[in-house]
Amino acid sequence: MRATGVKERVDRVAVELFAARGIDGVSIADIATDAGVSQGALYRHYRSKDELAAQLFMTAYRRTGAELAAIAAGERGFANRVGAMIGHFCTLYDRDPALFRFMLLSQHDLLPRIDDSAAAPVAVIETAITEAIAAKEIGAVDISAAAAAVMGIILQTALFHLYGRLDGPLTPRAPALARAAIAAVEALG
Amino acid sequence: MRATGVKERVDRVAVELFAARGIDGVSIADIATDAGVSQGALYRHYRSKDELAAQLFMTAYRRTGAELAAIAAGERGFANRVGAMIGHFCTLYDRDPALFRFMLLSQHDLLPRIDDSAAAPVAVIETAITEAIAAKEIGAVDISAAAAAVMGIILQTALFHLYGRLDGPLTPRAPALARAAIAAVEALG
Amino acid sequence: MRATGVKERVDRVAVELFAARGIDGVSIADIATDAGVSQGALYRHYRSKDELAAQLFMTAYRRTGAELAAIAAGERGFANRVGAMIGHFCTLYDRDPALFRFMLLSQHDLLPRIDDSAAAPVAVIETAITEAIAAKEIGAVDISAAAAAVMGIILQTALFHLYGRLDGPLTPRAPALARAAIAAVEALG
Amino acid sequence: MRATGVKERVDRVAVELFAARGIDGVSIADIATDAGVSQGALYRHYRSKDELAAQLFMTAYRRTGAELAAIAAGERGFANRVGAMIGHFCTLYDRDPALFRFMLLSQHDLLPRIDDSAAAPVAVIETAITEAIAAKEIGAVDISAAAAAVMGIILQTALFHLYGRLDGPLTPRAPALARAAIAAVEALG
DNA sequence: AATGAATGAGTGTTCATTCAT
DNA sequence: GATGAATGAACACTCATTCAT
Repeated sequence: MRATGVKERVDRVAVELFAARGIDGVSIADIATDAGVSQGALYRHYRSKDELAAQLFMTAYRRTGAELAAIAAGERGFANRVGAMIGHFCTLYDRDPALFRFMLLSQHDLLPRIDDSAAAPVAVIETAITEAIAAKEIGAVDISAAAAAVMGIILQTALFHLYGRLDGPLTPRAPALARAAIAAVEALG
Repeated sequence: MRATGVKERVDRVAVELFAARGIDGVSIADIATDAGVSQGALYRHYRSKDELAAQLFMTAYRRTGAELAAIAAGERGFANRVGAMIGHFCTLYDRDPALFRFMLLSQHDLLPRIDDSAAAPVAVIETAITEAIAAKEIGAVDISAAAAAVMGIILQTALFHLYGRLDGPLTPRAPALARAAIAAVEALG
Repeated sequence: MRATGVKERVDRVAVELFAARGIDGVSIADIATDAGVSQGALYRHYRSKDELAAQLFMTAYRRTGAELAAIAAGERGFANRVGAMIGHFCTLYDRDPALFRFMLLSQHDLLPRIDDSAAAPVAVIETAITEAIAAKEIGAVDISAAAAAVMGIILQTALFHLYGRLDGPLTPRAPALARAAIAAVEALG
Repeated sequence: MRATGVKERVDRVAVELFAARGIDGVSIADIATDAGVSQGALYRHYRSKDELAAQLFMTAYRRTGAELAAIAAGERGFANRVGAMIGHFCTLYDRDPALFRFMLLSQHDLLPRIDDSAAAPVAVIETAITEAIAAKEIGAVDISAAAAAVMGIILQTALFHLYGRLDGPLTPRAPALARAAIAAVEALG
């Protein structure tokens, strides 16, 4: 059988399988079978399984970073920015939980390879915090510690949802999460 | 080679290697070599590599849960309990970052196997929140969402430390983290 | 990409790559890329990689045999014939060392397939020896053994040149090689 | 089935298969099957197929060089030395034609890796020629060219035997080959 | 006629597990 | 009881060949 749109199908299937079983838990044969293509066809688009995983991760990671940066740039005031960013995280999760889970699972393996740290989501959050301090919207805090709190609140919430501890879409929770994140940052000072 | 304390050496080495390279990145040969035992000897203590990893994880997971439960039981008031629990997390991290990292990395693979969810750290935190609501120390909140915020703040902070975004021991940060966690929970309501 | 002289380019590139890395060390993709044609286009001229290699080898092998036969026919006397043939070998080597190397490397794989042994260079040499014996120019010798000596002297010299043990063009060495070959044949008797 | 003497069987089978079909023409599966061991067992003795081939080649190559050196050292006079060395080559061929063929086939791939050129058979022959010139037993000749002639005569003879152009053991031919080699060297001057 | 994406059998290699010693 | 060689089922990857466009 001759197949078409190989890359799209492979990308989708790979994210889904990687999210479900981890990168090491998925073989090239698994991906090829689920995508309905031969194993060899996969290597026309990616030089190795490693590159496939890294590519998928980096693309999503950088896109998320860029989207967050655009969102932050479009808002005035710390509260609005955090609210918008957390809202975006919730949207991303609701739209594609598999991709979100893939990124959460794989960050430990794949993040160390990314040098371009300016494009990282965490950098956008740190920038927002830095500017809020400069504008005296919040007191002085350890920037990274504050970013950890913000990210921890949203990511662990997503994780709880993945594990079935929380139900329903995340987006309706965004306002509460944003309030919690802001309160946490202020309390850290 | 002396066979004394084989299990202890294997356990220690396995945690360290699993933390550094992930479970799939470590072979039985690696563990046996580093522990100074034969591969065969390893199977005297664990039926499989899987069981080794699961055993290590579950032991640490349940011990942590039990310790948190004891600590929570020894404190009165929500703030004191959260402070004590977060202090304990920081102590665990500072005492054995490899074990902490192993648990963070492996939870996605190994947590689903644990049925005994009563012994989980998260259950202790949920109980503390439930009791705080019952005692009207805090307003009504989604218990799991609040627990997610508390765990997210401490775990993501630990992760930032592992990635080099934060320096120094975590214990001195415990009070600030506790304030942040409590503020986050209150803001969630 | 211009499709003019596809076969010529493919043939040239294939000889060069086969000589440098061996037949198994060269992929169809390598040849197609270096020749500036698509992989599919290659199959318009050769049914398989095997046939490509065999065709290249046989063509050169038979042409060499024919040239040697013509040269031998144009000379009178054993010494003159051997001298002319060895001179021709040296010319072939100097003109196209890659082709020579390809033939030396591939003979073990490809010679067994050639049935038409009358056209072989070795047959021409054997004929020259046979006729020299008949004309009583040299004493009786084992024809094949004598041909082995003659070919061994020229081919091993070429090999030494390929390996960098000998420098400069081979042609100036032809007279000495011819003397050596004749002396060897006579001494064999 | 648990097997024993794995390395010996693997070595023997590998030489035989490599000689018959070339290194690239033989798979690890072929070797393992013929040796009656699992593929994995092979990797306990050799880190890779490459290392297996290189090891087999280098061992035989160096041993041959050492034997030739010992033989040359035990003889006085160029003629005696060449005679003894060529006799040894014939013995090696008769004793183990597969090993001889393996070495002839693989030299192009594997020789370039050997740095220790002092131990090479060719070096021993060159030394013998150098000393013969110094002792004025023969006239001045290009050492390498002379060595090429000597090796060409014996190796091409062996090759002709492998291809069925010559019959019977090689050892009885040794004296004639030695005379031819010496005559060739002298004629080169 | 030419392209190059897709195929699928085959490759070398790894590794958790077993078991004779 | 302890060892480590042997197993065998994976695995990621390559490549000659085919064929829809």
